[in-house]
Amino acid sequence: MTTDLLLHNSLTRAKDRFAPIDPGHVRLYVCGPTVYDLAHLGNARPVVVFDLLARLLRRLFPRVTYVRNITDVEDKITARSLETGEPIAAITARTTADFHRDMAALGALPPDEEPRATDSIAPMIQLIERLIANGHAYAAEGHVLFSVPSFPDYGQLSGRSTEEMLAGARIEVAPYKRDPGDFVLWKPSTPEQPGWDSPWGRGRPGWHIECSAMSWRALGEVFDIHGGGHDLIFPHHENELAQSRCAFGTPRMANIWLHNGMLRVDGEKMSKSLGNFLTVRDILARGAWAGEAFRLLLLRTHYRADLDFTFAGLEEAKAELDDHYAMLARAVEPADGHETVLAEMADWALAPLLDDLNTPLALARLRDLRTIENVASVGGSATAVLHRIGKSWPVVAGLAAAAFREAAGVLGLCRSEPREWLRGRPSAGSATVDGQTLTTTWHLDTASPAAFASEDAEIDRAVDQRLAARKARNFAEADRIRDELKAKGIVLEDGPQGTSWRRA
RNA sequence: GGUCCGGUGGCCGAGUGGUCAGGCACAGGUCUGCAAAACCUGCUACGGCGGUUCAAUUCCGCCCCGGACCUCCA
Repeated sequence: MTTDLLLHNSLTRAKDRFAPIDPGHVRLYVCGPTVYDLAHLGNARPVVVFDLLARLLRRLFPRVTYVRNITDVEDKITARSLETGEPIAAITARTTADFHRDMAALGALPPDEEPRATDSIAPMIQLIERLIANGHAYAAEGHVLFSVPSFPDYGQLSGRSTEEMLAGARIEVAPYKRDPGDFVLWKPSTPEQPGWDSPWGRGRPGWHIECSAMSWRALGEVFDIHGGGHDLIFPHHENELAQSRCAFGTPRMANIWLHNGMLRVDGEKMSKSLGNFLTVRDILARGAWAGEAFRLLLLRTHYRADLDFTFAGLEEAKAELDDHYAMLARAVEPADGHETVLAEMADWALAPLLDDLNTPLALARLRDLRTIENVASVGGSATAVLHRIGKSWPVVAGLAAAAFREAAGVLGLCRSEPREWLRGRPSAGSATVDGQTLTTTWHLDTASPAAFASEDAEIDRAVDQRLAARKARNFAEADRIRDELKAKGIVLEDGPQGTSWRRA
């Protein structure tokens, strides 16, 4: 597969060819969550999008380091603690664990490193000291501020001039700021607020400095890709970039800046006041299938476009997965001798990802592979699809399915055992990354395996009885059994190899 | 108000200066004891008005509509 990857760079506002600084080692940083509450749907989008990017990069390059931070010091966390009485450390530990569970349920592999802000105070202080020494920051009344006028490129990423920003600013300018645009690197803490000793007294970091410090420690002064939600471009990423470049005197902080689009719910921005605020848990509660279905739903829209979440869309994604898994459940291992065309098929399906992660087109190609496999294993004609896509691939049982499996793996989809999925039990998936096997689980709660086993046995018995009735041409009885199962949500499919069943 | 991004068939959603996206839904058909599944066929869209061009959904301008950001926000 070619490594010619194009990515839309927010910095240049164009699709740039991705050229790693070190072709042997790609370095990626993504802004992670502030851990004070359960992850909402919007939090999940960058996690899934950049999980896909990391998987793709791992396919293209020998080594990838993917860093995603945990913000565990922030005034929202403090406020929550004061409100509920739960200690800050307990809130952040619990919320971090919840976040990990939820993201695993979406099939997102853990990042290679997950630094925490509270473990990175020392490098933050180092950075701030460098900025002061460089003349890019100054201390005032217990605060340390970044001097925006000291950095001529300020505003480059978000595409706005300092005057524009101030014209629209809705906030009062603090008296200790030399310039209204200056932002806080360090601020003093009251006794009830979390704080650390520093050259400027007991205090805590500003919002942006943590990412400059953590990306520096994990990836170096300049790295390849920096990602996050579109809403982070200003001020967060603009300020991060300013801090890092001024601290190190580099022309770039990251070469490529990627930003995912926002998520709406039923056409409106998610907000607690509108009552349309949905957590990932709310989605996962719909069923064992919901985690993977939500992942697919996210990938069905290009990452840079805004996405309007609906439960109807989630159901549609579930139906698509059912069809994929049904195909995989039928598939046999392909005969030897088709390795070249198998690789060609998988690369063809994945090729759209190289064009700025065009997941909708890649998913359409996956469906075409599915059609080819269905023709090979069930019957019908693949002439139309092969003609449309301009290929003359052999229609051999198991071949397109194997290519599908490989390509879907890069998208992080269809990792469950197909028969288990169809019977309502998505199984744990695993992936090998840098020689390490990482496990992802699609579902939050595992129903008792024993209960499933006994119910399955009961269904199998009913299916056998119906088969016997059919053999005796007692179709009334056969149909009665089928209807009875259907009422329980069990769908039967008669095939040449016998009857299979699935949970609808 | 400033900056930016979008408006594609009933719905979702890619893409392109000139024969095709794709999916869902819907309607026919093949297969099947009947179903289901699978496959085939149909459904021929690009917000409005101008402009450039032999040719525009695709490029340019204006307008309308929606959304994001403007120091809490993925």
